[in-house]
Amino acid sequence: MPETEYPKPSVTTDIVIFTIRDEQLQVLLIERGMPPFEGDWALPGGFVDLSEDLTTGALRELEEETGVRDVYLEQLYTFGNPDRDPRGRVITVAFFALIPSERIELKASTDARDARWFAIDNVPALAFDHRAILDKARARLVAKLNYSTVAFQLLPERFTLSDLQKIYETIRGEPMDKRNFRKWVQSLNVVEETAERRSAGRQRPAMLYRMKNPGEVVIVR
Amino acid sequence: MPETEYPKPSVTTDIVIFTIRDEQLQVLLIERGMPPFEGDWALPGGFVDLSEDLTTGALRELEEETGVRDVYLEQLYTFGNPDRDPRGRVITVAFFALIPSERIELKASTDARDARWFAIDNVPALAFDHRAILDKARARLVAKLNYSTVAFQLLPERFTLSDLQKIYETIRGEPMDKRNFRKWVQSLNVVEETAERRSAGRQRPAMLYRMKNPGEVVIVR
DNA sequence: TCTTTTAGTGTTATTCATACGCTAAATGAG
DNA sequence: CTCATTTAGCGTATGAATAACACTAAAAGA
Repeated sequence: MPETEYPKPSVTTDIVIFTIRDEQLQVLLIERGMPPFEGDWALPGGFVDLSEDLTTGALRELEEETGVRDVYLEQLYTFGNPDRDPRGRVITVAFFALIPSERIELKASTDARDARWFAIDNVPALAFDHRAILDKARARLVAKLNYSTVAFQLLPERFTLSDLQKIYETIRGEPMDKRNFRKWVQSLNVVEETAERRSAGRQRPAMLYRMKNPGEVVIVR
Repeated sequence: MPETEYPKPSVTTDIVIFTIRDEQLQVLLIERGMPPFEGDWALPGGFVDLSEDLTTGALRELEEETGVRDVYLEQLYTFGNPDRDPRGRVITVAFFALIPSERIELKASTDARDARWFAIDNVPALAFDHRAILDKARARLVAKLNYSTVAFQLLPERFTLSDLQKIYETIRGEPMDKRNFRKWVQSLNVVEETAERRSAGRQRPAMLYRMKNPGEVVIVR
């Protein structure tokens, strides 16, 4: 049976792009400029190019929307409910991405549509099943905090240990013990001191660190 | 932009079906009856029906191949390398399933093609990128042993704690301490004693247990 | 110089994971 | 019938990882 015997679904990729802004976990949404769900907010995404790997396509979308390259991107889940899209059968391969706060100024530069960051707890109603996708991405992120260094991908190149702790507290929504956190980070052996310190206002300046292997995410425990 | 502007890939589901037979972790493979890769072994799977959810489709495939229903099924990963299929662009949503050893007699009853169980360490060369899919499924299974009760899905309805331990040892490929294992299982609070014991040969009979909630997989630790 | 603010550091208690050896109950052999 | 063999079933002690907890240091601004 040749493949052409089978009707084909459309296939898209959608990306949940997280960052930390204003001490909040935020997500990038696009205002839809056409039906269905015209005027609603949605996750950035698009149809897969037939010559392109899924991950490559997602990276391309990501760069189109945010202007950034070389960010953390992970396949999340594939959503294929037959009536998730009123236009017909559309299967979407969802990804999630983490962008360091420093690199988000370039957002939506190449695209005419309205794109905005929303605090995760203040997201409007979303098109399609994008709320379910977002929820799943958030759950995955929270779960991974416990056993990997993914969250380090939200850091700028130079950072203090307090910066890093604040990221964890922001995503978890609860404070952590400073001494235990610092001991844990040091034990991972993935960051190193730089020669610099950061003076931010009228307080003791903090040591700046950098990652030993910036793109690397390690599984721990 | 209507969806019809975009060329569509074909979409399939493939399933890595695991069981324990002869104290080995085994996987069900199908001999391909047509090109490409005619005569090679491959994972069971098929094109997605446009009216069917991905998981539902995978369950249908699973029942067609093995005759079993109500088994553990989990979406694994979506493979979309543009040249993974010589016929053109075919994206596959891969699943993995766990079937209790007792229920596998019915295998391949409804399908004319040759279907066989292979020990995981004795799998022949596979069609397409199915070797990569299989490897990923196995890695996922091994990882989940540590923090969930998935492996309990390989048990018959009544089982001894030694049966369960043997499953863990078979998948991990290394022995475990009997007392610690039993303490761990008891602490999970997901199994209960039955009134029966099993006498198997010339040794002390073992207490038979059952799961409190047979289909349930809990995340632990 | 004094107040405010964040940075930075060790020790103890608790919890969890690991290591380890003997008795019990059945069967089959002699 | 008793003895040997085989698997079932159980508790404690040690080490490792995690969690709780409070003060001093350095800078800036008043």
